[in-house]
Amino acid sequence: MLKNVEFVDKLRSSGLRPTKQRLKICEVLFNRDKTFHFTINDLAKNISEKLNEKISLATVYNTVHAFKAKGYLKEISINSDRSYFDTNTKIHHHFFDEDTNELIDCDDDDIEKINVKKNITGKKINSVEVLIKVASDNQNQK
Amino acid sequence: MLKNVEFVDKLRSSGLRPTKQRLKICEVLFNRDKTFHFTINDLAKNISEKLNEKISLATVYNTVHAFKAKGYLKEISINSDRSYFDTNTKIHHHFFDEDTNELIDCDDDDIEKINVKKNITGKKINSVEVLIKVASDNQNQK
DNA sequence: TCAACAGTTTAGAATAGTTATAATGTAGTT
DNA sequence: AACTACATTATAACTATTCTAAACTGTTGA
Ligand SMILES: [Mn+2]
Ligand SMILES: [Mn+2]
Ligand SMILES: [Zn+2]
Ligand SMILES: [Zn+2]
Repeated sequence: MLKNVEFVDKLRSSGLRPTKQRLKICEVLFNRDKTFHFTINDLAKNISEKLNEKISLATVYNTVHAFKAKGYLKEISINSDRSYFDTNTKIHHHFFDEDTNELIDCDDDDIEKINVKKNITGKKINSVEVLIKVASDNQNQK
Repeated sequence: MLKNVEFVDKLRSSGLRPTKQRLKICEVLFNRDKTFHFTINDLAKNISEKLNEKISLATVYNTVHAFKAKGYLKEISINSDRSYFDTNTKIHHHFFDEDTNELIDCDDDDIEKINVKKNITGKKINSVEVLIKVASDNQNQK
């Protein structure tokens, strides 16, 4: 739950000018209790419909990429036809609901620490993340 | 290492007509010792360059999707801008080399069995897969 | 054997998410 | 206020993928 002034600082301290558009996007993304997942389309719709603001789609893309580059967002690929972004930038696991296409964060203590026994020579491990695909329990699971 | 006749049977038994194009694609994909990962583009290039055959790109897409629907291929999303396919259709884990964009299968016994303690009500778990991102060990890791 | 039909291939058009362009606008600095 | 670098914008371009509809082919059964 940050205030506008804090976003201004945050942006400036990472070398990004605190423009109206970026501050508005900060509000939408970071002025919340919980982290969440979104697509660029979700975000653009959210801004134009609910907030009645006009931010160019190009700016939404630019901003999301800038925030990702600064480590304020993380990109997640579950489905090749659209990119998901995550305001939770830590390494963490997900449930993916195949019925609704919804991503759900998995608490660290919901999965025991993963022990990777193999390693690739000359390479270091940057992340180990689990994806758990779930779907409706009843008969008609596609 | 299947022979042509076996592919004919395999296709027919899954309700797919054994056409020249499908048989050629079967050869490329399944006539090997090891499973592997590819993109549609890789596959199309492979066919046109190395095998000097002319299969329409639309047919390559159609066939890969048909094979996926029949369970002969699995789609993997690591990167939102292109889809990877896997001739290993079992549930399994991957290393992803961020330097080369290469996917590497992880043997089952390289990772201890994953214990998921949480579950989503009304949903059943279809798969639990781990993605391990690796990159060059030295100074310049982007 | 062969006509008929459903399934398949194909080139090319269409689509959709994303990125590039280049003109206009704005924040920060002097 | 003037300058400059950075940012926004509309729109064009790009690219992976899907769609279309016409031509072709495998299969069936008379
Ligand atoms: Mn794309
Ligand atoms: Mn696309
Ligand atoms: Zn998440
Ligand atoms: Zn694999």
